Amino acid sequence: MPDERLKNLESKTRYDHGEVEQRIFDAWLETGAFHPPAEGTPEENFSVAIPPPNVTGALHMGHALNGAIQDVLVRMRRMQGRNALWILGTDHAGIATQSVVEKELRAEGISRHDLGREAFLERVWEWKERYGSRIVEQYKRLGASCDYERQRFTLDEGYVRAVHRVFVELHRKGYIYRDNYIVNWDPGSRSAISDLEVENREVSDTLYEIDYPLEGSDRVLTVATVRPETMLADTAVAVHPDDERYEALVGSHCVLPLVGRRLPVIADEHVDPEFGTGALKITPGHDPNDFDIGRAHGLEEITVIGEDGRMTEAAGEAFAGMSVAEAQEAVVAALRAEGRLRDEQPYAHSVPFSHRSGERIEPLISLQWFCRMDELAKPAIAVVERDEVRIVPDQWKRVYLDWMGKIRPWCISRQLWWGHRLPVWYCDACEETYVAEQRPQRCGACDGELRQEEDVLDTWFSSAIWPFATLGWPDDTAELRAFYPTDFMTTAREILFLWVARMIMTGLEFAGDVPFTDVYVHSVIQAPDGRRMSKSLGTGIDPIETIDEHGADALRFGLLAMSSTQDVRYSEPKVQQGQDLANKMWNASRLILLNAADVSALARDEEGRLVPQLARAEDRWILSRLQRTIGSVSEKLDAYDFAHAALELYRFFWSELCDWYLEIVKPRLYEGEEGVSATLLYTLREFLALAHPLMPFVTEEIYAHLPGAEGMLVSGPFPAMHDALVDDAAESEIEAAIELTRALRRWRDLAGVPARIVLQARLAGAAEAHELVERLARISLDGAAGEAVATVGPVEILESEGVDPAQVRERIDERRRTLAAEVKRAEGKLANAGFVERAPDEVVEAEREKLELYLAELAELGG
RNA sequence: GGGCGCGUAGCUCAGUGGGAGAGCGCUCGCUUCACACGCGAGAGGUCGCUGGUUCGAAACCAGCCGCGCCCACCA
Repeated sequence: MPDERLKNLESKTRYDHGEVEQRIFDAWLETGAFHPPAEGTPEENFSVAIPPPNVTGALHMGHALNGAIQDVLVRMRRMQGRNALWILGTDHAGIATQSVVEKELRAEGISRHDLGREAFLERVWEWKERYGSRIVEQYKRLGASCDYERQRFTLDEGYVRAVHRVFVELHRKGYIYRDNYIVNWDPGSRSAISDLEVENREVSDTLYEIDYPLEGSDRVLTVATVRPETMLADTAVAVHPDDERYEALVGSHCVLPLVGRRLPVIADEHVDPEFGTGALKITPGHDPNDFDIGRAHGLEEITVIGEDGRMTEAAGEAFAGMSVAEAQEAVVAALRAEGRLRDEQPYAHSVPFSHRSGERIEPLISLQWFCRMDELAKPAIAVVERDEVRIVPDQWKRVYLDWMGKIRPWCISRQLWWGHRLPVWYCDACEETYVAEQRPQRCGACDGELRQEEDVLDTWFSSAIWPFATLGWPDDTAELRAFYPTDFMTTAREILFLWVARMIMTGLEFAGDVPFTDVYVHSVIQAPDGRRMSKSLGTGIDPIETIDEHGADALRFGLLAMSSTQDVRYSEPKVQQGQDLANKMWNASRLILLNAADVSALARDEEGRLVPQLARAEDRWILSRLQRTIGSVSEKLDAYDFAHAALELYRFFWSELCDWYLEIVKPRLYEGEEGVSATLLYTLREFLALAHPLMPFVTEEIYAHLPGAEGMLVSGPFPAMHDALVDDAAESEIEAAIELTRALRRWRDLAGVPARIVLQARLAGAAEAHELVERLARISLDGAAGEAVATVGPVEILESEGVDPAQVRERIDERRRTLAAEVKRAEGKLANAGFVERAPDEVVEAEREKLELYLAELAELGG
């Protein structure tokens, strides 16, 4: 008899995710399961640090997949009894956040400079307090089992201390230094950016050839350039040392048109004699390549383009104040007027753009802070080589190692206001520089006033210490002792260098161990048409809308099922498949729960689970299939193969449990048989627990309706495979019955037998579990005498109502043709001496058996 | 320029040496007392092309064609 708790199941034929999810999530929070105590050792515990989303951000499909993957693992380990911590927090995201607030200001008609630094930062903090938690709320919608009570922010008080400690230590060790160096200048954000924030795009430019007259001669040296405006800052012309055409000219000078400066002709290996004229104009102030050549040859560094992207005074009266584009036009016109322009032709090449602002990078020499990476990289290379940090799939291991092997200094200063201001102070009186965790009172040398560095750190500098800074480093905290190193990190490949590599370096340097032991590189979810999913392209799909429509479980299932290590196109049908599965689980559970007999008197194991009953072959079969599913899903999750784990759960539940087992046992269930009730409830409970990490809401909701259910699924236990329940004999028996049922159904359908008709037939040979075949194929095996019109396996079908002899003949002929083809194929194979001699015995034997079966069936059909 | 990856059913993708698979879509039949977000049955593929290795190749090797991504200082 259904008790009160089950009443509401009777009429609800749809699983209503909207009604369930918020309620279940609140119940989880209340259990405290997401907030583990800082006890035990990192080996016993399981911890994951979330890739901290930007405070400006809203959840996108990348977050949703990334979050679903982490949540699956964290939930599974938690259910397996590990003390599991999923560290949550947000990133201050320097440029992104500053831009949002500046945009707000612009709408009010003011700039950040009108406000001043202090007032502006107050505005940003206000903004952060108001909107910064939006993405965290969205992670809750996804069902993410993060520790919401231990949230960190990369600019919170303790985190700032950690950043300062790291900066000061790296400086003390000589890795951090200040230098005038060519940087990627982003005129959009008016800041330097790192190499990794630059993206190259293919651009159509014009390649100009310009004649530089040689001093004391009427000959010219022709150089090729796509940026004629930078010639104003040329300080040399270079040729290849082995280039015979120019051998004699090395050491002489030419005269820079428009400017008149004497330029030495130098020899350098970087010049490609094949390109253009083989002579390269050298502009150390505005080209990274030329900068290196310039430093190698001790050339003068002239700057003609300012940080605002306009020509400076040094460009000369004629050009000062122009934009770069205007200057290019003007320079070309002037050269043409002087007859120095030899040639111009269209030229396609790749050009750096700012990943932040989208503007074309202007290489400039600028006084910036850098961090030398080569020493830090060494141990970070070693731990990956030794698989102390495993990168999955392992093709990324090589990509990582290649990049780390040629790592270059990192420009860490940014000309922004929002971020970690460098812990550096200057004394203007005596030019002393102080690098310290705390602001020194006064200059130690001259007692002068100190002025703090204006620049802030690259956002990734603070992200780089995320796994240990979030646990309270540099203090020796209980969290750090219990949860560091973490176990798992997952990202799309785009931040492998930007973030993952840097965490490994700082983890080893400061926390004394790797930050995590496994890195899993997951899919990039593309738009359905294969383009990038992005708001600006209009190709974005909002996960929150998808959750509203299909449910969080459906989205999680869909993303996990479509994901792999390749890029994949977003496929809404996969999400629908997840929703369908949730609904199927709901309805199958209704069937079971509303019809199960009272099992309160039956035996339970020490964890409160019903002991399954092995009464019949089908019971042993489903329990055996369940064990194999538990084994295979666990194995796949352990190997981060989420797509196959999801599809395996789907297949077991839908095909084996619903399509076959439930249909087979319905009569026993309706009769109120205790044994089958116990087996069903056991199987359902185990399945719900197995599926819970992937589809937490629907499984938890159903679990609450299970008779005798205690606690919540979220707290486990996670099913383990019981070898004792694996039963090969039961599996082959039921599978044979299933195959026979399907063959009979196929025959019926093709022979045009209406669904209503119960076919009369008799058993000619042995058939396992033939009662279930009778019912599921709508056939009666009681028929005694009479002419058989057809044979399907061991079943002889008799003439009965609805059997159309013509269609039957057609069906038999078709089957005969299929069999004949198979016989021919098998005989051909077995006639091949090479096959029989060289193929493994079991393969040959299997082929022989198949041939015998075909021949036997063919004989039954009358040749 | 270097590297990585992809090309399998109409669509999105599994399958990595022994008879081509899933979901969706399509066709036919079912108002079967859990579910029409359902049930049963079916159609549909020279596995990009060419050669090679092998008794046997969608899978392994080579070349070619097409597509994508990452890295890179040839102006």
